[in-house]
Amino acid sequence: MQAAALPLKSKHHANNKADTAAFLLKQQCSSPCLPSLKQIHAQILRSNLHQNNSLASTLVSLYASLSLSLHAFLVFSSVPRPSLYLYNRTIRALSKNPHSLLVYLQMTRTPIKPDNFTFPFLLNSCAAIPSLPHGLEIHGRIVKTGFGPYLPVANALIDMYGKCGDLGLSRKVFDEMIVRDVVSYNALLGAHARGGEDMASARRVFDGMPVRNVISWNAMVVGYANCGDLESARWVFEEMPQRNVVSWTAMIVGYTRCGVLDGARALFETMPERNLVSWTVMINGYAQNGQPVEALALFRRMEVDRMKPDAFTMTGVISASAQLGGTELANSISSYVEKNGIERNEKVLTALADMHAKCGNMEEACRVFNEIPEPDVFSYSALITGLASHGYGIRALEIFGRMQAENIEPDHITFVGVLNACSHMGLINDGLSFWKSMIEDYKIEPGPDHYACMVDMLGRAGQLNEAHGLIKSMPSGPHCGALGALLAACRTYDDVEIAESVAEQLFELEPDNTGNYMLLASIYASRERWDDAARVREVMNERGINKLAGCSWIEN
DNA sequence: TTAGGGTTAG
Repeated sequence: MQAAALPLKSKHHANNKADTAAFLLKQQCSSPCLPSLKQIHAQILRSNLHQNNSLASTLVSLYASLSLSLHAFLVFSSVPRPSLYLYNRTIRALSKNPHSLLVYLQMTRTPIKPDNFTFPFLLNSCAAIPSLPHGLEIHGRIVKTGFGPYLPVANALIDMYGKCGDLGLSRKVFDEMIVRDVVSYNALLGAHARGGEDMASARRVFDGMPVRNVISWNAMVVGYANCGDLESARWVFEEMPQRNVVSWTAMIVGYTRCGVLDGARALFETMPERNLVSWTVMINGYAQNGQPVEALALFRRMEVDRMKPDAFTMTGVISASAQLGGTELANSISSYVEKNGIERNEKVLTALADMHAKCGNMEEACRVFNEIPEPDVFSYSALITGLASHGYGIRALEIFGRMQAENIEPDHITFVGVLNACSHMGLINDGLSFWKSMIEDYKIEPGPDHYACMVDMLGRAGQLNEAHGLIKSMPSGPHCGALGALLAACRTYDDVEIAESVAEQLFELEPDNTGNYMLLASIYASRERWDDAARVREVMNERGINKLAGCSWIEN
């Protein structure tokens, strides 16, 4: 921190400003810290040294190490004639996203030729997108330039093909290598294990390895966890000679994906060291499994452990807050994101829009949504479902139209919002035509939520028989949501016959839901069938359900 | 003259 405050005339007898800046930057390398880095950067700009290739290269690396790839790119852009070294550092800084390919493209328009350091990072970009065509293109350049035999280049090729889903080419590169090391084997193993579909092949690679390291074992844990075979994953985890924080975290991810939160938590509490990823997977595991209270409790505990959340962590935290609802919580999480400089990437913004929408703050939801440069199906769906469920049906359908104009394909969640909008506005014909389009144009199999929307829509319009018919046609059998909507409609339109049949099914599916009993009783009561109404209450008493228990959630 | 490649967890 002190280094940046030093004047550029430093005490180590630097003979010019460039040397001093280089010295200060080198001090930063051991533990980069943004505020002092920015100060040094500012001094470099003031001394007009920003065109210096060597200084720019170090700056690029430092910004990259703080995950600030945009800053890194801006430094690169200010150098008029970048050296090969600067190109390579910049390509590396951007290797987690597609932009490094653009930097490479720019380089090919200069006399500078790529070297063996250029390609591995470019291949990382292809893998990160992932884009097989780009990968093949880069592979072609590698062959032409003769860097194919370099171990890191070949290893990166194996990895790239694996991540782009072409196991055949991944294997081919591996087979054609004359010399292989443990990284080559791990890359091939990762290619087979990552998906988890073909653990038999992964196992063959693993068994055939001349040397294994902790990464090889971790890849097996990941593979078994990804195919839902927790037992084998745990077996490998127990068998491995050494474990690191990645091994523990991968095992936790396996448990959370299978919904075994207790197992995940037990590992989390016993692991020897925790890093940001471990905290994040545990928090997101709770959030994704509908346990928002646990997620937020853990998030608060992070602060005590002085662990700073990042964008990944916050998407889980925001989604937990969305599940809990409540404007106050939503606002406090929202300002936390702002105050702590959490990167407002697409996932964070989508989660924020969804949270505000679920809390009914549509103004804020729309404001955040407009911040998203290229909204995808998830961002659109969050906004559409939010608008629809808070009575802004017209707006919801408008946004749906915009989404279609943008050629973004709707998914099953989008249609829940669209159908819900139609249902709330009583737009039966539109609802029916969206339903048809969903099934025929988009090949989306309607799920329980879609049926519930349609039943609700038909029920509100008094088409109780059609609604009842729709429920009977559900391939997965009747569902509480749809049945509940129909029962409510029976109350409105006073249809005892359908109500009785629907209620009977509902009592079986959710025997503890007081609302259903009360609804049926009130339908009887409206017909002055007091005896039947009393009978329903008796059933409630027999089953030990009382009105208060069913209503207690209101107080929370 | 000097700097930098690849594999495992969100």
